[in-house]
This record gives sequence, structure tokens and C-alpha cells, in this order.
Amino acid sequence: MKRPPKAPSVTVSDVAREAKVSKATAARVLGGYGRVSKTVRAAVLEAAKALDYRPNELARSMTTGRSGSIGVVVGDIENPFFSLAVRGISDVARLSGINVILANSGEEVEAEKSAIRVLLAKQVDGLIVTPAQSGDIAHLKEITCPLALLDRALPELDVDTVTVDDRNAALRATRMLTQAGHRRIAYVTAAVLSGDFRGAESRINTSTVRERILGFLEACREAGIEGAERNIHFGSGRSDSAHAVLQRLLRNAGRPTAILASDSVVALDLFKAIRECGLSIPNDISLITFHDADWTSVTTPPITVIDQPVYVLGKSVAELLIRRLKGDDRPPERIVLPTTIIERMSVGSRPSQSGNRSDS
Amino acid sequence: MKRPPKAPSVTVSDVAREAKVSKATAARVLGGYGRVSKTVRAAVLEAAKALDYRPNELARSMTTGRSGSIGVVVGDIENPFFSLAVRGISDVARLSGINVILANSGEEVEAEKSAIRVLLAKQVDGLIVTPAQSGDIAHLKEITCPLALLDRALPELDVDTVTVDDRNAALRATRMLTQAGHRRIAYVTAAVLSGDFRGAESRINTSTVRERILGFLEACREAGIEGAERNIHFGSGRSDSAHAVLQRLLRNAGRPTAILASDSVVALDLFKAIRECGLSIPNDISLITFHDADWTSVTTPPITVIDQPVYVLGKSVAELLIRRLKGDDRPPERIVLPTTIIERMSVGSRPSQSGNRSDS
DNA sequence: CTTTTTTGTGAGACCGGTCTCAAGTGCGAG
DNA sequence: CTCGCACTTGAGACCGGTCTCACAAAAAAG
Repeated sequence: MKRPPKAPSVTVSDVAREAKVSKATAARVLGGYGRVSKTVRAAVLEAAKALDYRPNELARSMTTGRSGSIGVVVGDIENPFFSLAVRGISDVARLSGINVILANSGEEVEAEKSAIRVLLAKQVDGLIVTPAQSGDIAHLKEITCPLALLDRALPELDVDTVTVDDRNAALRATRMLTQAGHRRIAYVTAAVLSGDFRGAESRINTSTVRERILGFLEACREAGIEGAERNIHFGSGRSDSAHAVLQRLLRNAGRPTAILASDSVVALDLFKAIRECGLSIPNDISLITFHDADWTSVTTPPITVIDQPVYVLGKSVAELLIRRLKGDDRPPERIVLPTTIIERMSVGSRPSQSGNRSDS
Repeated sequence: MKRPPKAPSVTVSDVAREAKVSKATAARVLGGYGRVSKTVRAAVLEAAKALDYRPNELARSMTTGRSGSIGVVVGDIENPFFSLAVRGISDVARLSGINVILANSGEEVEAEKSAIRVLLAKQVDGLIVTPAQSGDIAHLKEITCPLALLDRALPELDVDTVTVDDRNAALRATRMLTQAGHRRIAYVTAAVLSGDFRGAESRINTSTVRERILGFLEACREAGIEGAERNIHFGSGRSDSAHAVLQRLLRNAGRPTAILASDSVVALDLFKAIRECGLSIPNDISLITFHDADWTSVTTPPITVIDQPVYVLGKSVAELLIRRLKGDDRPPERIVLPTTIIERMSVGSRPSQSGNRSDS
């Protein structure tokens, strides 16, 4: 606590004095409410200009109760998925004169909790969250201001939510692989799971991950592939160890002949690992990833992707939230945006040389 | 103005009443200032817990004058360059318990002005800006709170600034091209210029762009290339028309045999255009770009890049700004971070088939 | 055992706006 | 000519904290 530099700002009272009217009157014209005569209005405006008056939004928020900003908690803005979504949010917010306070959770619940606490203390009017874990959401249930969920749904939480049809997308993508003859198909995600996956969907942290896995497994079942659960790989976030794990996966004799990646960051890592292992796409291995990241179209071969309307995702949650802030109180909406698969060149038929079938 | 839903929040007075002490005392323990006896402190804390008291940061900011948040105005968070820098900023900010209010200028001064006005009204403690234009900075000069510049310096503005050694980087990269024998080298940037470039450095909007062009021209001069100014192409932002312009450039008989791109977004567009024109890198054309974006290492061939320490760039400005917020008042610092060139496979020698020299 | 210092607590002003309420003004209707 | 009503304006409370100041009680000093 140093001495507050305290830039002596011009207040309503100052303007009032200058314009020789009461504080209340000056406040009325400056705040744009109530009724004021033309002459007085002009006088106040002139005084304000002369004094270079700037309203203090904080003080305004104090009494009105609305701060004019919303909090946005995402996993990681560095991830192009989130940065694009945030772009969508902030574009919409700006149109409504609302500010965006950004917070990174780093996909950790504790950071998420703390961020939400701070944001709430700052009296944000609303909150957009990408919940890091669906298991630990007590802090979300406690929130009293409008809340909207981005990309990840929470069945227990009946609030405005915008997601994409993850399950169906995974289903179609996986089908594309099975129809090309693949039987050893892996699903690789950065998400972490406490313990191994043994069909315990309930233990999967986020709805997005769960839905995708469900779609993946369904396609495998359709194709008569058994034990597909064993081919789900968690924790492939960006780290050297994760990269090493991927390499081991690829060097294994019974390595998958096709892979579905959960996001573009994981996919890029995979792409590099595949090359490092001397394998070729799509001859040795086929690859499909979620998110039409910019790089996927310029690789050799270009990668087949599940294109999610990311910008619209952000735009939509923001619209939903802001509508709510304006007083709309129809029941919470759950919007599921469609995805499309952009077929490029990364899917080939099952390589014959590694046709040692491990199932069926 | 609907009726304010007015969630009746628990205030210091409520806690005081519950704990049977004065408002002042309750405020002391809740606010963590002044001296209070152990017993009373315990009582207040208990009352606070019982009532589930949450401090109102806004009210606190009112009196203290500091809001605990900083404003960040960037060109476009969607651009991986900015999103990474913002990540750096927000990581540092969080460590100091400071929030980040994000605003997109879309590289337009008017939007930048308006964003700054709003941020200031919200009483941000400090501001980090990536000025869209160095010509129009009156609004920046007026700012009274601590201000720091990110990625773009403003000679007229003596404030904390963190940039990279753009000029030297461009010089070295261009040299790499001239030494490979290239003479028709183009510099392509998304920045816009009012009118054509005729050596009028002063009319270039941002320091970053100017420095790079200066470095580019210097290398050309060293190599005895004349009229290099004519090979500077502005306005190649992401738009269909910009893409068409690039294609025209590449289809031209006297097309450049090497190109230096100012950022990864432009470079990606260029890469696609080059492919669409049936040209090959590096046989027909060499390419170097600023920013080691993720895609540059996975293309065929991988692209030689000027690697900027983007995360550190953000981290550093944030540190500078926060240090200032804490009362440090040594003279403004201008940090210039070094860049390194990552040589990959996109630079080849001048193609012989198109060796119709247009100069020297 | 007094005097001085330290410590704990309460009362109330204050930050910069909003907003309620009452009083003052002017004008048309009766 | 008077009454009523719509329109302006001013006074002051209020939002939820912080902080200054005065005062009482306890501790240290003389």
C-alpha cells in the first residue's frame, strides 16, 4: 500500500459546479436518464467538455448493480480453438457494449474455481465457462448470475449451453475409417482420466470427451471391432513425455492403422511423431482430427478433419448469455451445432503389410 | 432499464451485525487491514462464513482507486501471434492477482480509441496496447495510467515497450535470400499503407512494419539490388481480394523468386497461393516468414522462419507494466528481444529457368 | 502510582455515481 | 383569476466498501 497516486479525476459534482446546477441535474444529463431542459443540458455538456469529464464506470456499476462486463473462463487461449471462440465472444460482446474479462484455467479445476471467484467478486454480469471437469462442478452450481457453457455440456446444470454434435461427428469419422477397412483404430485425446478407461463413461471428465468416445465406440461396435476401449489414449497434452508415449504407440508392432485425434494440438503432435517414426500418411496410417486448424490443409498429405463451427460456437454462447442479461428468461437453451467432415487425403485403406489381425 | 434483479448480497454491515461488532471492525478483518484482536477477528470470520460473505471488489476499487485489472488491446486474438502473447500476459497477471480485460482493435485506430476509452472508464490500473497506427496516437498520449507497448514501438511515446529486433531479423532473413542468389525478392505484409510506398518510411503505420522494411531494403542494397521498394506489397490481410492479388503476383512473368512474409497468416495464404499456381517451394520460389507458427514445421517442405519469442514478449510487457503498477518509477524501458532464424527447407537457390534478370 | 504509549473499537465521512422525493415553475383549462 | 398538472430542478440518501479520527482500555514507562 503506497500512497495512492490518486489522479484527481473530474466528477459529476465538478461539472455541476462549473455549470452552476445541482449535482443531481448534472448527473442526469451526464448519465442520460431523467428529464432535463435543453438549455441546462447544453450548459452541462459544455462544462463537461471544458473540464474533460470522463465518467467512472466503477461508480456507476456500484449503484446500478451491473458492471457491463462478462467473465470468460477457457482452458487455454493459446489453443487456436479457444482463441477463435473467444474472438466470436468478444465480437458479440462489443456490439452490446460489454467487456470481456478473460481467464485461463489451464484445464485445472482449482484454477477455474479461483478464476470464477475473482470474476464474481468483480461483479461480472455473466459468465461463460468451459468447465474443466464435469465431476467437480459445485462451484458452478453456486453461481447466481447468468452462466453459459461453451463447448462442454453439463447434464446436471440446466443453463444455456452451446456445443457441437461431438458424438455424431466421432461416429461418422470413425465410420469413415472402419469403412476403409481399418480395425485397429485409436482415439487420442489430451484429456486426462483418473485411472484407466474401462468403459466407465461416468469417470470421463468432460462431456465433449465422453460424447466423442461414445461415438467412437459405437462405430467400432458397428464394425464388429471388439475391445476398442483399449485403444483410447488419454493425457496426450503437449509435453515431451506425452510425445514419447505417442512414439511408443507408433513403434509398437500392433500399432493402430488409423487414428482419430481429439484436437488440432494433439493431431499436430501426432503428425510429427508419425513422421519421426518413418511412417507415412495415409499408406501406413490414416489420420482424422477434430478442428479444421489452419495447418491441416497445407501438410502433405492434407489432413481430413472434422470441421467445427468454432467462431459461431463463441458467437452463439455470447448471444445466449447477453440475451439473458437483458432480462430474457425463457428456459435455458442447449444448442448443438452441426459439424462437417472435410475429406482431404489422410485416410487410406488398411495397409496390407500389417494385416495381422488382432481381433474378429 | 428493467428492474434490477438485485441479488441481495451480504455486506460488511451484515457481517458486523451478525458478529455484534461495528461495521468498521468487521471491515478491518474482512479487508485485512488495521489491527484487530484475535477474539474479535475469529468472531467476524465465523459470522462471515455463516453468512457466506463475498467481498464486492467494485466497492473496494471505488475507494482504493485501484481496480486490480489491466486492459489489453491487441489487433486480433485469433492470430496465433497475439493469442500466444496474451497467454504470456495473463499468466504473469494471474501471478499478481490481476485480471485481464481483453479488447480487439481489429487493427483499426477508431476501434482502438473506443476500446481504450471504455477500459479507462472501467478504471483499469494499466494498459497494454499494440498500437494499430503510429500516425494517430493522440489518444495514447493522453493516457494517464501506466501504459506499455507490445510488439510495436512508438518513438514519440516514452513508455515501457517490448519489441523484437525486427529490423535485424528482416536483414538477416533477406540476406539469406540474396546469398542464395535471389534478386527479385518480395516483402509481403498485411499492414496497409495510405497510398503507395515511395521510400516514405514516415508514412508506414507501425514501427514493426517500418523496421522490417528497413532491414529488408538494407539487405537488398547490400546485394546491389535496385528498386527493391517496388517489391513491397501491403494489404495482404485475410480476404479473397488479397488472395487474388497474391495469385496475380505469382502468375506474373517477372514474379519474385523469393518472398519474405511478415506474419504466419500472410505466409499461409502465400503458401496456398503458391501451390494453387502450380509453383514449388523452394524450386520455383523461396519463402521465409516471421513467426514460427505450428504449421510451418509440418508442410512439405517445412518453412524457414524467423522465430520470435512471442510468449516472452507478452510475459515481459506484463512484468514491466505490473512493476510500474507497484510503484516502481524508474525511467521507461525499451526491451528489444532477439529473434533467431530457424532454417528449414523453403529456401533454395535462384531458379535458373526464370533467370531473366530485371536488374543490375 | 501516575504518566505516556500502545492497542482495539466505534462513529461517521468519503469515493463517484444513481435515484427518490419534494418543491418550484409555467401553462392551459375551467 | 384560480386550480391542476406536467415539467424541471435541487437536496440528500444510498451502493459497499475504505479510512480517518476520537476515545477507551490496557500495557509500558517513569
